[in-house]
Amino acid sequence: MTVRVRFAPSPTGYLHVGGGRTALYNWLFARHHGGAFILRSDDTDAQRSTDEFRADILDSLGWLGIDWDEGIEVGGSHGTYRQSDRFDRYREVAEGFVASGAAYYDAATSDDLKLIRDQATASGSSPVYDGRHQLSIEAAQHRVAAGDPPPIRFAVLRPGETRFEDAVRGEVVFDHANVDDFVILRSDGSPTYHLASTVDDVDYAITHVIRGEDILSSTPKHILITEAMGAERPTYAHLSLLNGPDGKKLSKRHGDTAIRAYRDAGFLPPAVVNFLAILGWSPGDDEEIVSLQDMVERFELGSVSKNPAVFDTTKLEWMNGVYIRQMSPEAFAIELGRLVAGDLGRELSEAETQSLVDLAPLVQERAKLLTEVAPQVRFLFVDELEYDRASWDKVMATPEALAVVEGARSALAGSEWTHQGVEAALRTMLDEQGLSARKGLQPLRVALTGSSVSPPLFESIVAVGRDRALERLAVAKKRIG
RNA sequence: GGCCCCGUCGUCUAGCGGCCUAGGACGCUGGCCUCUCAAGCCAGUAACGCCGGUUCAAAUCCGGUCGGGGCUACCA
Repeated sequence: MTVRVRFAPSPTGYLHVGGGRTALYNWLFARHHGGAFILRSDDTDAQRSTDEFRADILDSLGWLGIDWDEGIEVGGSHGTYRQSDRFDRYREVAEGFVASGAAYYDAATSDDLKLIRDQATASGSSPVYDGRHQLSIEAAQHRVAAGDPPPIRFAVLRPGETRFEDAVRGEVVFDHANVDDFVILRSDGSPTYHLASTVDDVDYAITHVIRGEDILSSTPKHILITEAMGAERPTYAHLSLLNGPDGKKLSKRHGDTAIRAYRDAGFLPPAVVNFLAILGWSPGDDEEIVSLQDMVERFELGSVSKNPAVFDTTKLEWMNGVYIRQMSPEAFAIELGRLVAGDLGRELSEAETQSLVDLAPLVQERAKLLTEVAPQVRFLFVDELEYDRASWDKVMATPEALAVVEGARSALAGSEWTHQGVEAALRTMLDEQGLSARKGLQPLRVALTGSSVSPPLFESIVAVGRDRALERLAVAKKRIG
């Protein structure tokens, strides 16, 4: 039997990191087994589903590099893969259940339900609706004719129990005394999640349902529906949820949870993928930087951890730096050029591009985020330098600042304009003044780049060019004096 | 309240009864390198929630307890 898994987000929000991880694990599982990964849109909630979210989910998956073999956009042999297009099918199944006695039309009002809940709470038992207000077919037809159609509920057999072997959690048992007769078709004729999702899993021949732990308690309902359809149940695997640093369920409160926020913040897709993969799954050895190919080879549901993970981006930032350093110098230079152009709001000239390419490797080995990189080389492309206030105050107030800036002007005026030439000229000047490089170079760094933190100085000076370098030293001297 | 899941360093995890004086990674601290910041290298810091039981032996098995999370909708 070939493996078929699906990721079935509902477009009621941006694709968040938890959803991204679920998608990734499904994808990894499918690729590992040479099976099919299917992308479905669980959009039965017409009120909250939007096109913006539909687009974001597609964009974010694409950005992560997760592709799918069947599903929305790419098609396949199961229709549109959008639940909103399959309401007739769900109704057909629900009505079939009524005919076979597996489900019934129900007349319970919200007051009836509330009473049952209150009584259950008071007596310390489970708040379970048991079908005491179910309608006969005739009575239901009357209500339909009267324009007040009743919902259809699934009749859970009690006493009874549903047990299954969860691929990550092991055996899980639910006593039917705690599973109530749930609505499968709403009074407006639309299916609930339980029905639509399960019917799709059966119709699309899904073999493994890998999803968040938040649906673990709904699983008996899904198994019951599956069996009522006369189908074989899939293997279920419930992934633990992601928590915020305070241990509570991850939410907006904890900062960015949308995948797109990480793209915007300057993270690389492979870094995010690697981080998400490691968050709750262990590749088996002590190495945490894992290539996609290795992930596919080693991924198993058995090595997915059961306990919830805190989504802490500290390690992600480190990992992103690793991936940035892993880029080829050429690829990084191109990316840097793009970022700088965006930062400046204009295209770069050929000469500018060349100086950027020269400096790019030095920026690359320092970067953690793509977004921090353009500001670091901005000094190369502006006519007038903006000085970082704290840097200036700290460095230019020192006694050696003025002397060094002046000394550098004459030293650089006659030096050979290469890294070695500039370095030799400045070191000689420093020697003459009896200053260490450590102290003597900082004023020059601020004078030439505007900040006490910059790419290595000699290379930066060369990239700035002699005329501008001398001009900046003159400006700095004036400012000091 | 009821049901279900989970509980190893601050964080992510390895560990499947003896190899555990509990390993790795990130972070943090210190050092080396050094023109700043990074990177790199080296060292250090720090955990089996608690109580019982089983066993010659328990982080590993069992029970309880405490703690956290999820579900408890005609949301998904």
